[in-house]
Amino acid sequence: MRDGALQVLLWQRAREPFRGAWALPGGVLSPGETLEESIRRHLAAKVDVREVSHLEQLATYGEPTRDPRGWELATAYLGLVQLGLDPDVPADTRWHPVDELPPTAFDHGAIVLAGRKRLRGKLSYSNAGFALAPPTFTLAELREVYVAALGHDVSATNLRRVLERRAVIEPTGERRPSGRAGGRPAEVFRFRDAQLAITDPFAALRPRRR
Amino acid sequence: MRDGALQVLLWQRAREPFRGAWALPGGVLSPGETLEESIRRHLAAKVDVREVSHLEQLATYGEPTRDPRGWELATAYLGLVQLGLDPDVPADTRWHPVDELPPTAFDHGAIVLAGRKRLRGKLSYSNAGFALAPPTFTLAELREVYVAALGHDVSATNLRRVLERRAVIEPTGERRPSGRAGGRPAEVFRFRDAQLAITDPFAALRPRRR
DNA sequence: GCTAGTTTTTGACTATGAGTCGTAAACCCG
DNA sequence: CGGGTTTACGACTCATAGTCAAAAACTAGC
Repeated sequence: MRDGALQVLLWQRAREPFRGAWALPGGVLSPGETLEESIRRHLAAKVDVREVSHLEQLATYGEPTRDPRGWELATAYLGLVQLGLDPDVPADTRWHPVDELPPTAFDHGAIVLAGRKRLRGKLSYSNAGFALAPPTFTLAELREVYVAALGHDVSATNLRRVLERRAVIEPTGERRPSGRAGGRPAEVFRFRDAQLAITDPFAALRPRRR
Repeated sequence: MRDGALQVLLWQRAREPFRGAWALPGGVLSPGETLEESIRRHLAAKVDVREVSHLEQLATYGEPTRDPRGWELATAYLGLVQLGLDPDVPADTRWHPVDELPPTAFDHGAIVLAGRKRLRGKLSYSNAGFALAPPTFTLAELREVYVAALGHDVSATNLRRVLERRAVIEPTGERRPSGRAGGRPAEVFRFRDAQLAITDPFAALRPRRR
């Protein structure tokens, strides 16, 4: 989350193929390594991995033509960084709004869109917001996160009621004066869990009484 | 769907490692092959692939210890076969209820459970039922499919209203005398789409009016 | 042909979650 | 101390889902 938009960290290729195009961080698997270990290792070269609050496997891409140099498989992961963190990144990397991607290398454009889709789904039926929002936040701030990630307007009233009813967020008891000009100070909230948890949003045909 | 239970096709290993244990159909990727092409090719050795009504990627497993012979990655797919089809299968393969798995080879037990989980989710927020139910069916039949796949009771009244409201199923106009003893003949339904479609079940914070 | 039994369909009712809107509360600033 | 601003809260409405019971439509037996 940067400048009110969902952004993705890409680095610009200096060599062919796709010289000048932007690619996702990643690299080849080392022998004996878990997929997740490998992702974290390659990510560590670009950004402080401790700042990645959530990491989950997205999909494996195996089109024989996806790399012009030859046949290569890639397993993509979705990693999330909380709003407010500003990790140091190397000179050849930049954050790009997911909705305005520059020319991308390989099939990385499609992968980014798949990540956005996954994120949008999870925001609706899980507490995935914890991985995007700062540790504590006001409802107005959380609303901005949801607006940027979901791509449509979100009512703060509704957001509060829904997330509080599902026991996803809770008030900390603190208050924080509103940012710009005056106004009633906002309540400060936090997410209850710092781990992904499905909220079982709708019972979906499950009988209510036993 | 067999005998009122969700079942999975496994074959019994004749050689070490895991001799005698049951494994998912599959095999190694051939050069130049798409992942899905490869899955279909290996599947074709066990079952008529045309009878697989839906196929989707599940996840990639890369634990270095998952195969005692050495380091090997596996990308698992979830494939569904409609109720009523009874494909010929080789002598060393058998259908097993997903809830009572025999000893499994490698991490295939975990993969099967992941597939069941994925299926249960999709049944709730998509028209995935088309891939399990026969082309036309009565509500009582569809209910049995959902009961077996979801693992809990489902009200036929509710199922009809929910799926009709979401425009997932529609009546064909036909009627079919009920199976066993008398009773009012049941209406015959079909799924509207034969392709997976998300039904966007709950608006999830999306404003209603524009 | 009538009646009892079965199965499916239908509608009324209720519960719950979600969206809208207006108003009250709590602050800043001049 | 009043105007402007932001947040919080409550009342209302709407949509979807679950429960229940009664009606409908058939078979089978007498």
